Amino acid sequence: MPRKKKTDEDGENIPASSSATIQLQTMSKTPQLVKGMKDILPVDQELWGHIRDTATKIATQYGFGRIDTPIVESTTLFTHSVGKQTDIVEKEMYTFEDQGGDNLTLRPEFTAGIARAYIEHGMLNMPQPIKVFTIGPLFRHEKPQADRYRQHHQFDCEVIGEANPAVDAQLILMAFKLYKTLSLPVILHINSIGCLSCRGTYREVLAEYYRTKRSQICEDCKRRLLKNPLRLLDCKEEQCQPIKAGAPQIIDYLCEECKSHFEKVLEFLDVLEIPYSLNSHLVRGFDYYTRTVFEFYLLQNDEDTPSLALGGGGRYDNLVEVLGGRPTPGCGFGLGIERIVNRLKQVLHDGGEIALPPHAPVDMFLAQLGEQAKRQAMVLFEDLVTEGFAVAEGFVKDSLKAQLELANKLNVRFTLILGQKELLDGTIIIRNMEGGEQEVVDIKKIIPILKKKIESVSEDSYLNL
RNA sequence: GUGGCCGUGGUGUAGUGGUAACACAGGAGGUUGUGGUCCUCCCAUCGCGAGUUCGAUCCUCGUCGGUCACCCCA
Repeated sequence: MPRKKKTDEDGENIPASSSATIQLQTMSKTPQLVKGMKDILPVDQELWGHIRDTATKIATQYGFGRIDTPIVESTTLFTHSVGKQTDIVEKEMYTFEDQGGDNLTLRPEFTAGIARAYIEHGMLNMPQPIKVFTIGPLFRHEKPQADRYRQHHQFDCEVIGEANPAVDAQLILMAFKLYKTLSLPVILHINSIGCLSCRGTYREVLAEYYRTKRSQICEDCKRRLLKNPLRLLDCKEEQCQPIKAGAPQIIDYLCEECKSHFEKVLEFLDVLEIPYSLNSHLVRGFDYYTRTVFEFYLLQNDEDTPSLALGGGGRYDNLVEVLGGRPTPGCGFGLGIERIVNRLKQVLHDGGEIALPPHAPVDMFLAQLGEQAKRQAMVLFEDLVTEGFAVAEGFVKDSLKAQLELANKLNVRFTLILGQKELLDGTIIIRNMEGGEQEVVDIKKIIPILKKKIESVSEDSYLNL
């Protein structure tokens, strides 16, 4: 294809044409992918589809129905649920004012939108709990790097309207099962951050403890101490580690109900044989979490490089109420699909194998020669497709050579050749691509003949197994 | 948002202060009736902009992008 000549100044200096020809306005800069965004190309769709299918299957098995909420929500939905002090709301939201003056935000997470839908559609009047899942894009304006994008996708499950610890455990089981089905070894990190009252008590104790060590902690932690003491436990600074290690643990400050809830969750996990690691430093970045919080990490065989979480979630017993609904408990998780995709790609890169469902092969190629034959072939192609054959064509090519080349690349078993001569005789050629032998058959009988051929082939391969 | 490293065609790599080599992929063709081999040809002004210079893809700065670490998360 000839390269278009670039015009100066985006074509602004092109003299007005005397004819009525429309002038192309060539862009001086080729548009680029917006920072932090990623195209999901056809080559990757098989992997993506596999993950989506597996996730959907598991969700369905556990009685979850799909929900799709809009990507755009009111900004206040997130500021009130996720919390104004959180990193996400403070600096990572794609927020804008639309033409009508509404303050909107591209969803940075799923739970708030789903809780909104729960309230708005009066789902409290349906049998509780409501169990829903979704898969879709989320937006966070972070500094992009590997495994971290500004638009990423999550598989998300939520159970709203039930406080029983069995829910927490079953959600964790589902996530665990998905990773397991995809052959990704993961370790669960779990903690309980209690309810509003016991967390409040703990926060005081923790802050008190840190205040005595103030001179020894890093600058960030001094800030955290004032703004959000729980985040102190998240610090990875070297100098803070010993202080962190000696810090009071929230487990010891849980109220009776919260403690019992957490114990029951762990008992379920034991019975279900889900490997977990109690992580008293796990807090998570959303304000709405209560009681159970958890994250999944890839189980590394070498040194446990604290990689990025593959997924996470927790309980949010106050969220619905905060958003103006009746007091309603809830629990859920989100798993990053890109992170799963990247792990699986790594497995493939390292020479491993991933059991992808076999993709349907193309059975045959329909080649034509000559204008008349091409017209007839287009009709025949429709018949073949309607009959359910996986058939490819090369109507944009005129030479038989080019078409056979295509057929070869597609790895088809047969190529049907319809030329002028066959058209006149009312026949068609079936070429076996493996050996190259050809037979001329009556075009009227082509469909039953092909059916027989395809059948016998699939029987053969069945026997070979 | 802060700091380090990086930026040559679709991909993976060469290379030099005087306008770029190789492999693969892709396209066209080797006289519109036959594929997987072979042959020929085509496909990059070296991310973008500015500066230094007689002249820069190679030097400097900026910018954009990628990547890694921090932050935090999926």
